[in-house]
Amino acid sequence: MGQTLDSQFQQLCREKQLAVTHQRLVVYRALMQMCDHPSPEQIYERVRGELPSISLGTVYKTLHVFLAAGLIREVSPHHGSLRIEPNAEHHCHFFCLQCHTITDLEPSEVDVVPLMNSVPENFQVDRVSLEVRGVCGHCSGSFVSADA
Amino acid sequence: MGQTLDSQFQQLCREKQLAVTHQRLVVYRALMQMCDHPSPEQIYERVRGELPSISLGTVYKTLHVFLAAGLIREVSPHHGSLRIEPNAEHHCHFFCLQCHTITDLEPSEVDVVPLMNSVPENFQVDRVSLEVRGVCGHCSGSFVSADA
DNA sequence: TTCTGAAACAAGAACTACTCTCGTTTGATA
DNA sequence: TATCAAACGAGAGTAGTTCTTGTTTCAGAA
Ligand SMILES: [Mn+2]
Ligand SMILES: [Mn+2]
Ligand SMILES: [Zn+2]
Ligand SMILES: [Zn+2]
Repeated sequence: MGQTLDSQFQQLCREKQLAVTHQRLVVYRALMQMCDHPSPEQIYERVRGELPSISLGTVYKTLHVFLAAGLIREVSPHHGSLRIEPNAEHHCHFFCLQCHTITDLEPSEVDVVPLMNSVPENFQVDRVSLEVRGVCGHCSGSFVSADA
Repeated sequence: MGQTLDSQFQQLCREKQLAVTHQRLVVYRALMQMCDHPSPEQIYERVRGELPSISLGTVYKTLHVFLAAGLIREVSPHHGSLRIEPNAEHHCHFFCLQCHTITDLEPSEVDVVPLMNSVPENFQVDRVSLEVRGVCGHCSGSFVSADA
């Protein structure tokens, strides 16, 4: 089982042109065995059990390499800082992955009842959040003319 | 204009049982004039133009007071720390506002086409993110029995 | 298999965003 | 106007993350 996971990782590294290092393999194995949504610190703690000499910096760097290669995803938009919404109107947002600006979207009619029904009954819902992530017009180098 | 904003703020403070301090008034005016989604640091910079002696700590504290009172909202969920998603399956998440755990939700059929259509044409969409925020079963003190 | 240069590594300093502590000032109530 | 709890400013402290530097390791060439 561990063998197939290891060879699967080596295959992935060949595809993505990544060097297969011992540290990356151990981090990958740990990630594939963690069933929740771990923080870098939690991954570091787990990996240290198997490889006590690994540094936290290497864990961060490895995670960024894996994210860039698409081996894993991040679940937290991770803007790094609190952002305030002074506008009380109900609206959705577009988050630019490059410049981190947040753009208001025009109101749209999305039926979120199926999503609400997927929440366990003993959970208390505060609100549903719909957002779109991508690259904004400014960062993608294209602009709409004022009358478009 | 400034007068009505000031008296509106005093009204809000009376309703929410908040002391009306000069610092809070200046922060409130700044917020209501900022049309994007400012960070605490940006708010601090702006407010310092009018009130150079204000401290960054006061800006943070004031924002938390305003958030708790519902005068403003925050637009960035989970800006605290990076969280990894090792699970490649498509699914949505529940974010607990108290313990910050992230729970996978059962797949549900939500039609996001109207939301996609609200994105300006020169923006590049990476992905749409649907999530629910609230209090998880553990934090709300209720548990479902195993056979519920 | 051995050699070699580039990439990855560990250690720890540095940095950013945020919170806490404490002595002083201020605003709401009497 | 007097009182005192609440709010403030200054700055130390903390958590999460990135950067720097010298050493080690990996992948391709010999
Ligand atoms: Mn907005
Ligand atoms: Mn998940
Ligand atoms: Zn952008
Ligand atoms: Zn919780």
